[in-house]
Amino acid sequence: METKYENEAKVFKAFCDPNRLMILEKLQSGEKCACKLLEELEIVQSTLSHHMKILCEAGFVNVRREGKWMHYSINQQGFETAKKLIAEYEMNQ
Amino acid sequence: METKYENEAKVFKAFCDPNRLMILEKLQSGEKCACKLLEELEIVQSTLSHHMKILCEAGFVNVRREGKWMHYSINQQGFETAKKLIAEYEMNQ
DNA sequence: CTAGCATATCGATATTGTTAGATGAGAGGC
DNA sequence: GCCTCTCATCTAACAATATCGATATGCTAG
Repeated sequence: METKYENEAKVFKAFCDPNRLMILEKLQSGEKCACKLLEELEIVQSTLSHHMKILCEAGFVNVRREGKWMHYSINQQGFETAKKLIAEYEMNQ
Repeated sequence: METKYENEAKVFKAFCDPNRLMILEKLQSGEKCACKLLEELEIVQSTLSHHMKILCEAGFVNVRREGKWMHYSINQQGFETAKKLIAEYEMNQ
């Protein structure tokens, strides 16, 4: 069984890698294909796939398949959840 | 030289450990001594010291020395900064 | 100054995370 | 069907982090 703290830590782990922060920034301007992200970042395809999985599972990114292509976009709800979580750890005063 | 992304990732790393989340929760009710935190958590003293250093350096916790004792408390400014950072990675629309 | 307690740092080890190459699965074109 | 393109998964190497015991440092009381 996983504790509340372990689950919440997972949410923040998504923000703990420079490559993932770069990916989120690239998605700010709107939905992007994986191949487009690959062009813009200096990582190989398997590495991108790994990071996208983490971002999606943490709820910060949405995926949409279109034929062979995967399109990624920001999931605003995930960001709201993260901000709420942080607020919960702030002082209760 | 560290990139913007590496520095920002460091802020979130403070939230990435279940023990650190527990510590933050214990501090919600107000300032606490290290010895009090040690009683409440199932970790040894050197481990606590390690986590407190990370929380302080990330700006989420304030320290106050009183004789031999260290007193820790939530630093609300750090939380504001983290929330702002998250908001910056949200979609610009 | 010395003894004793609270905390920090060090060193060793275990665990977890990142990365890239190799391989596999699914989709589309021929 | 067969080939090719896109993306996911597996594996192994390496890096970073967490943990604890041992030791050092810092403070206070006497």
